[in-house]
Amino acid sequence: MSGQPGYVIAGDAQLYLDDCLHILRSMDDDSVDLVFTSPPYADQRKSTYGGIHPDEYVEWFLPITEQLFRVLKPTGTFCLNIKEKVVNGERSTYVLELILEMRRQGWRWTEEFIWHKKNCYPGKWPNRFRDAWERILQFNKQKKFKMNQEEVMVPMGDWAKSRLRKLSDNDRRRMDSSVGSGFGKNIANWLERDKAYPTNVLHLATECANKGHSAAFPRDLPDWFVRLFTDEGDLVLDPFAGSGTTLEVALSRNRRVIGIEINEDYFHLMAQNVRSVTAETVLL
Amino acid sequence: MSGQPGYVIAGDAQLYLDDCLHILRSMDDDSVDLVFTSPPYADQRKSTYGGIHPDEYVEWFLPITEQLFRVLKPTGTFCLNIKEKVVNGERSTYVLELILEMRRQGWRWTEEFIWHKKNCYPGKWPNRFRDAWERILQFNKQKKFKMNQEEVMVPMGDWAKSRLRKLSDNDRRRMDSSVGSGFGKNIANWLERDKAYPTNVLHLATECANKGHSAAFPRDLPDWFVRLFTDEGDLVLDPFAGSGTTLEVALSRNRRVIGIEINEDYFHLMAQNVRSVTAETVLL
DNA sequence: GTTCCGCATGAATCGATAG
DNA sequence: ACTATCGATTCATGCGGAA
Repeated sequence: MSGQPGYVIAGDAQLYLDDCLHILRSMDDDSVDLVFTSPPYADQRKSTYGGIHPDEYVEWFLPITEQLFRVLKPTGTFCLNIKEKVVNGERSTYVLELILEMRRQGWRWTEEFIWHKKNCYPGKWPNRFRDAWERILQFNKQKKFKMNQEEVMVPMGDWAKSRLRKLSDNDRRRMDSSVGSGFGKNIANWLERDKAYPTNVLHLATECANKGHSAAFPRDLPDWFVRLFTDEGDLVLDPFAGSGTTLEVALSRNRRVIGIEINEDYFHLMAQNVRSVTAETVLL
Repeated sequence: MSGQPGYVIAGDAQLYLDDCLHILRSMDDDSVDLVFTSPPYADQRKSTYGGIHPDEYVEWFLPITEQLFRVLKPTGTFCLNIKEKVVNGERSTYVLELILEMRRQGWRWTEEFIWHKKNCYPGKWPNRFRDAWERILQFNKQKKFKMNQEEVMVPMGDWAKSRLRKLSDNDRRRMDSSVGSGFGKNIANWLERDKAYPTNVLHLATECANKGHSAAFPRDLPDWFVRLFTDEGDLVLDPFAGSGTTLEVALSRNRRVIGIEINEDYFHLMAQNVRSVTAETVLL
């Protein structure tokens, strides 16, 4: 049985133990609302399991992004969590090359979010500091896509308190000039506000790796993007599901999920984690 | 006189009113310790003064980076503050292309720092959040370069101390493998410290523009890199000096500076600002 | 002297309108 | 169709005056 493909279908979750390219090719066009994934990072050690050499990374990944493009809905979004490794004292360029090549496939590089990892451990190297950030690249098929900005609003700074008390003359002037007849609407925009829209810099602490499996990203990271880019009932895909954090989070938010993982140990771990958030019984 | 090249030499400052390519070509090889600059960002408007169209940006910049490579000392560093604009709802790719092309010129892309702008420009759009970060790209000629890490250490938060103290054996082992060279054994060294090395994420608010002159970036930004990559007496070059913030900061730190600015108004502003930090009289 | 509060000001981006 | 201009939107910061 070891290493053989398998699958689990339970409730809103489809889990596959297989190479993601194989499963992706069997999926329908325009069927996925959000792809959120953290692919295996490039690795210089050629023989490492799952490690792809930096020089071959783009070549390896492009057939996958091609399939992701096909299965994603026109209004869907592809979020790619990635960071280039240091090779011989220099940042590798495979992420840059990947973005350029993906645009040739038709992807639009809409935005680059920064995940600022606040609590990384101290460390020291002679010619570089600790790496405290990763990229979340946002790709889309169209200029217009689904985005629920209100779902991820953050508490507003202190200045809001005084602002709520009395709008400044300057604000009134700006509102008057904009509306003219019926400015009440604009004032309402401000009066009840205690939250602001976020920026493209995300401050999330890395979660401690406690449960034996290596620390993936914090649950808040996929959660933020799931809320932002999907509605309830939408379909979320993670082609490199690992321990299934993205799937767990998406299921908790009442989204449907498809998870693919090629490593058998991770697959079983993922199935176990997913089972903990699904009401239905999962047959393994 | 308007638009004519000119220059000011006073004390440790050389200021040139000219196209930077022209001045750079007259400079000696291997003479500069640090280049810190924020070139004009790409601009879609074709006829705007100083604006370079995104499609022509790389082509325009490469001859300049070629000269910077020549005049930089082998142990020197080139810090480039840049951020791609949104064009037609999509991030432009000229920064990515620039990095790839500069590597062909011989540059090593050592690191990418993130400048997190806490107070970024406000606004709301249907498909995008506010842009709150810029890149500080670090380029070098060699694998080994001058870096004074101790100059930029930051106070260690209490969380760090308590966290280090609580490290389990398992955590120490993991840190050893990730950090390398038996870090876990030296935990005691860290516990005694009250300062930590920074990360590659810089948190700085843009300085407010209230009193007439507004700086594009906060003084702390060039100050951080000047302290990190140069010693006293070293030579700092800014080929797009603008209002001269980088030069001012470097002079205050007792570095020598060369500033080049093509715009006459900015040149005079720069000369004025530089004069305020130099003991010697500046003749204009 | 502190603290509080009003205020202008941004390395922005989108959509509509006009040439 | 393609490009230039304009108005609307939004919020953290430091200064200066008021309490």
